[in-house]
Amino acid sequence: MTIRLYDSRAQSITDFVPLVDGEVGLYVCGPTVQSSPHIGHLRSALVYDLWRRWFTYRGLRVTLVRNVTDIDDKILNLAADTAEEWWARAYRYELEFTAGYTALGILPPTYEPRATASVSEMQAIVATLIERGHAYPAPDGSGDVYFDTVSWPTYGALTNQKLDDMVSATDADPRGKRDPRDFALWKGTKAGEPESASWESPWGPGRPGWHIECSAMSKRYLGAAFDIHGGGLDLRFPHHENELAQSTAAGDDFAHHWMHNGLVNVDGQKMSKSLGNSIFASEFLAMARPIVVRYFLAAAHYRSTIDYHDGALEEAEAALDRVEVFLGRAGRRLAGTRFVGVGSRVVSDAFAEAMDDDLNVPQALGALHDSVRRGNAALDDDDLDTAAREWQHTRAMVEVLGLDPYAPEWRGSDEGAAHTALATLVDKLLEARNSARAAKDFANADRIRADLAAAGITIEDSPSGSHWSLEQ
RNA sequence: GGUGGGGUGGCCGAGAGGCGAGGCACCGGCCUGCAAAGCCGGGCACGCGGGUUCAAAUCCCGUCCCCACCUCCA
Repeated sequence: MTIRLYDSRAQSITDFVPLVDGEVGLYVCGPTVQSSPHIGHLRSALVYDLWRRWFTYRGLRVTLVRNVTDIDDKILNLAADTAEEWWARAYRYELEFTAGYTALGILPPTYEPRATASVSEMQAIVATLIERGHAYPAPDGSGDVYFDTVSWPTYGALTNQKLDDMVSATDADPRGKRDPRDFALWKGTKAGEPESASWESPWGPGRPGWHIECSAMSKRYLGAAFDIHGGGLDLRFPHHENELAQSTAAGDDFAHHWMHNGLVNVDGQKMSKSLGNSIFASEFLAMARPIVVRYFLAAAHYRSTIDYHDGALEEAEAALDRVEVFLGRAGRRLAGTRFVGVGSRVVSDAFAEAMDDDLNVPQALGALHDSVRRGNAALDDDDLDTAAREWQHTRAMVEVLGLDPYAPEWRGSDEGAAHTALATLVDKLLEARNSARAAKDFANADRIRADLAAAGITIEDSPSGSHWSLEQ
């Protein structure tokens, strides 16, 4: 088995060969914690969670590093307008991101470094770049240090752009730049900026530029050469291009593969503050059960754009329900039989093949639903041997996708005293209904079913008894 | 202007030369006292115009349209 992935620098699918046999080092650009997370942020984190889970299922030891950018112009500016300290603001939003990830069943990364904790590592890279002639302190006394793009012949390699074709930023402040395309590695502290956001450096007090942090943190935790660098498609340029330039110009191998996840649109449009169409994580998670939200965000291929529109979550809910109903049905039927030990808890071959092929989750979901259908058909035929095999496959698949409805992270209101009380009452009503049915008193039997339905409880009759479930 | 990604049945969404992935919705049938759930079957999809081929949604040429990035952004 070989896992294949689309390398966005090579612009082609390649076999993934780890630098160290049996291990994967994966660095992912996390958010700038300046405001509340939206569904795009959730999607991005989810994509790498799925990669990580699949690598792990395939026996690789994954080191996943996802940074938190907790120092940046935006954070400083936004905090300056309020009484809140910039670091308090950053941390407050960091907690919101964590809450969103947790709610979606996204596993914590191996480590989640904050930019502010690696300033000296950043300075070391800046110093190397100056030494090698690829960076220069601005001559205007600002304390800024810029990367010299013209000095680096392969600048533009990641996004396949030529320096000459680039439209130079119209709103960029040229300050002490030699060339408008040069970017800041270090920003000198300006008047009025908080002292807490200022670090001593050989070039004067200041703070890091945006791109340098990822070069420093990936090196610190994964090494000068590591397997995969991931992030949102919108980060390819300039962020990742700049990271690549500064790390390689400083003499590091840097990432061997680049991976970019697609963005999330709303009704065909990019989410943006001016349009006011952003869907925030907290709102989105309130629109459906979190596991349904996860299914929705995971169901499209990780490289394609997801377009959220009304009804999308309902569709995801229906699709996931089908899987859940099978798991419940099969579990009840197989319990206590000798078939419960039949088969092994591994994914189906079709599923594995799809996942190996650049994490083709949509196709893998096709395989999942195939197992569900075959399992249901076997249960209809009372072929418990086949049913048990498909049940095990389904459990394994749902588990790698982080969509196991019985996993602890999705457990919520269906436990506790209230649920026990409800179960007792419903069971009593079902008993009454079944005696009515036995006596062919269908009027009463149907009235009980209607009463339960009005309370949001659905009844399913089967040869082995009646099962009830709460509409979610 | 430059660099990428797209246009697939009512909807979502894979596939990338040859049996119509899968899901949702809909229609028929089986099952059921009736339902629900499930199963079986159904609608003959690939932006458009050419071409290559025994065979094209998939390859080639042309053409139209959409989106993203080049400025902070997952």
